[in-house]
Parts: sequence; structure tokens; C-alpha cells
Amino acid sequence: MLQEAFSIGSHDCGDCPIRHRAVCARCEADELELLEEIKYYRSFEAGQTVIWSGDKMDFVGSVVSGIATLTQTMEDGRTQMVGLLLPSDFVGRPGRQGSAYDVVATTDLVMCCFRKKPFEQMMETTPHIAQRLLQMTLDELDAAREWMLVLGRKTAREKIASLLAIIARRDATLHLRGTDGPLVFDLPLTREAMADYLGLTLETVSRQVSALKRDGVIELQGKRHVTIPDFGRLLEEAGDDSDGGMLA
Amino acid sequence: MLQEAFSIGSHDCGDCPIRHRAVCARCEADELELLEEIKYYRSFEAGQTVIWSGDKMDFVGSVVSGIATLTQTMEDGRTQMVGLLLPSDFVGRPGRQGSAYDVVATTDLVMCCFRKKPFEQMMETTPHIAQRLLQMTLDELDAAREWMLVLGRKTAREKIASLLAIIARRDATLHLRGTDGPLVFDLPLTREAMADYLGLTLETVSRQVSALKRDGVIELQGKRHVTIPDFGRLLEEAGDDSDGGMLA
DNA sequence: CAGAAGCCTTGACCCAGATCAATCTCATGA
DNA sequence: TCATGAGATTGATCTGGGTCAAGGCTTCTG
Repeated sequence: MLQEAFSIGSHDCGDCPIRHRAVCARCEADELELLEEIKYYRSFEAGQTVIWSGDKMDFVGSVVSGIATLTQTMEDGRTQMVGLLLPSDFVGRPGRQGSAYDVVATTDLVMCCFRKKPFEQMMETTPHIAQRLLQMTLDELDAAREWMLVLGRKTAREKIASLLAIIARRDATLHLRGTDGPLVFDLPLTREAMADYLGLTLETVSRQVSALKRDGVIELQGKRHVTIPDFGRLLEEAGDDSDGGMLA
Repeated sequence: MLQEAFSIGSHDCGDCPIRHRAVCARCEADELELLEEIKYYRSFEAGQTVIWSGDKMDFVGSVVSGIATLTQTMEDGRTQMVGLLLPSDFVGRPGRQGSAYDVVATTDLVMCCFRKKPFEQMMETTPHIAQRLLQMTLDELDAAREWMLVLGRKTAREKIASLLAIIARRDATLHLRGTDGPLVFDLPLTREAMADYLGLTLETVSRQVSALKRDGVIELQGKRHVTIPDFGRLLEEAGDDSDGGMLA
């Protein structure tokens, strides 16, 4: 648990099959020592706002445990979720002033933070870190662009299926499982949060979830426990034979 | 013109008021010398595909002149534009294998390219470059996320206004003008391309452009020459008092 | 100059998803 | 135990934007 916090982001070290793990002793040893000195922890309760849009943001950091959402809001209240932060995800922009989004804790949340100034200085003396952050940011950019396709061109049913596929895949890789057998996981989002993610209303989300359940694409125990009997089928429903990279 | 090619991306050097310029002698002198040795040029005609989704991508580079689009396509043909590449924009992902999108030249296009391997080696020995790329990628990520709000939550009219605002602003800053007086520029996109950008059909784009014209928000000479008499009014129509950062 | 090919515009109609509203479920706690 | 309230579901109805279709405007080409 403590170990996780040493990571500055999702994992991707070449031949290592593990991605999205919060820690990998082999390739992060150097970062670990460097970051040790300037790090500290912050905890948030479910529902708490971690960062307000427009905040100064004097730190960067990564999620240790829990889930947070990244949202943008218009003056009239319309909101769009633009990212989901899961354990090992990085928050903040070295070299930039403020935040453009609200970051809200969806569950209880622990973050490992680094004061921004020292972190930036460290980036200059440790090229490895800048490159690592670049890789992570490129991944996020790919994910955001993939999501643009979902938002712009998919139907409500496809949107729901896409979101479920992404969460299911991420959950599976996080637990070092493949996507062959049935997948079981807990939905970390309310219907309303899903709607904000998908550019829909919560009623439409509810209807489409019910429809997917009725059609046997998913099974529900309660409102949050989801079973995907056939992941390939879900991908078809998502209109997506390729990868659902969001959160990747 | 040749000078522009030395740049590896949009400009942002602190107190310098110039952004989005392709070159800035002051702060890029070091990059210039380093990159000189491994760069070469490629030209494309309007309509040509620069990179196919899935290509190996053995180079990275930046746009010198002309415009290209970044698009994703579903198997059934639905397409979503996920980015617009204007002069000084960077293309490619150091450290990554292939491209996830199609890159298509919208106008005649000149790119300044660097073979990927040497470029990556150079990144390791020249931390400045990785950091610069990180800044650019963070900007792109912000832009992509801002666009997610447009795609997910805005009406057709607001979408059109948002796109026009973004192009107008980028055009103004590129020519070192403010956004106070009337803005005049050429639309670099067909109605169909706009539709692909906005997640709409070309008919809806046409209707809403006509409506904005009828309501005096924009003026049109021909189909492509646009005049924005009041930029603030346009931003209101976009549902957006803050910045339209896409392409920023 | 005529014809053709690309774009663009406009109209008529339709439907997926929004909106409005009622009800249900279930966890919490007095 | 029951009241409370936050989420979720479901139904009825409406509407913004999609779909289909018919021209219109330019720019090439022969």
C-alpha cells in the first residue's frame, strides 16, 4: 500500500506484461529514491472536491487508492466528465499554472502528492521523469481522443457498452486477469456520473443499462455489481472490435 | 519559411507574447542546431493521406505549412475528427509504435520530419526537448478535453459557434492580432469536415451556419470567407465566456 | 459554351434521446 | 419499527437533429 504511492503513473516498461499497476520494483527504483524526499499524502472523503477549476494547483501527484473524476462545467450547469482517475493515475501539470477542471473524489481517496516547484526542478535534473510523464500524457491524449469518437458518433447503447468495456478491461488488467472468462466488477459510478461521462441523461443511462441486461449482454446483482458473461459480445455492442483505450 | 521548420511545436516561452508562431529565434536556438542534422521535408497534396491508422510511423515531425486533420473511423464508416493540425503543430509519438488515427492533408501540406529513432535518442540527451513536448502534449490534452464538453453537452448552434471561435482565435493569434475588432478569416474546412469535427451531419452544419448568418453573429462572403463582427457575441453563442482552447 | 462533378443549401419528415413525472429500492438512523 | 432521502427505474410525451430528397452555385474540362 505504501509502495503504491511511489509510482508516478500507470505502468509501461517494455516487456513487462503488467500495465496499470501502481508499482513495479524493477523499473521504478530510481524514481522512488528521488521522489521520496518531497512527497506527502492527502486524504479525501467521498464527495469532496480535490481541486477546483481555476485553482492555483501548487502540487502534482498520483492516486494511491480510491477514484476521482475530472469534470468541466458550463455556467448553466451542464457538466461533462473528461476523465476518470483510478489508482496510479497522475494529476496535475508540471509547468502550468492552474487546473482547467474540477477534480472530485467519487470514493474515499488517498493521493500521493509532490509540491510542484521541487517536482519541476527534479524533472530538469532527471530526464527520465519528464519522459515518463510524456508517455503517460500521450496515453491520456489517446484515451481522450478515443472518447471523442464515443461522444460524437456513438448511440446511447453503444456509449454504455463502451464505458462498461473500458471499466471492465481496466479492472481486469489491474487484477492481472485476462478478458476471456466472465468478468465481474463493481461499477464505481452512479447513473448520473455515467451520464455525465457519456453526454447523456441519467434516465437514458438507466434505460440502456436495463436493455443490455434484458438482452443478456450484462448481468446485474444490485445496482453496482456487474458481470460480463462475454466480453467479445460487449465490444460488439460498443461498435468497437478494436481496443477501448480510455483509462489506458 | 525555412526557419519555421526548425520549430518542433507551438510556441510558449514565458514572457514572450507570441504563441502559435512557428519560430522564435530567441528561445529555440539550441533545438535548431541539434535538430538540423536529422531533419528532412515531406510534401503532400490536398486530400492525400499522410498517415494511416495503424501505420508503423517511423518519423515524427511538425507542420510547416498547410492544414491536416486527425480522424478516427468506425468499421461502419462513422468518422470523428479528433484534432486539427495547423502550422507549428507536432505529429507523432516518441516512444510509441503506430498511429491510432488517420492524418489527412486538407490543403497542400509541407511537413518537417525527423526519423523517430534519432529523435528519441536526442530526447534522452536533451531533456529540454522532452519537456517541451510534454508542455505541448498537455496543451493538446486540455484542448481534447475541452472538445469533449463541446461534443457531449453543447447544442448544434453552440457547437458551430465554438468551432468558429476557436478557428478565429487561433487565426488572430497566429497573425499577432487581438480579438477586439472584427475578425476576418478563411474557413479551412468543408461543411462535411466541420460535421465530422462536431459530431453532426453536414446538413445540420449548413443550417446552423445559415442561422448564425441570419442572426448577424457572422457574415459570409462566399462559402469560406468569414467575418466575425463581434467576437464576444460569438463566444456567448458558444455558451462559453471562458477560452475556447482547442488548437491552442 | 455545355456538361459534369463537388460542395452547399433548403425542405419535409422521422426518431433517438431529452424532459417531465411518478414510483420503487434500499440503506441509514431515530 | 418506521420515516427519510438518495439513487434508480419506468412511463408518457416532446423535440433537436438525423435522414432522405431536390435543387443551387462554382469550378473544372472538353
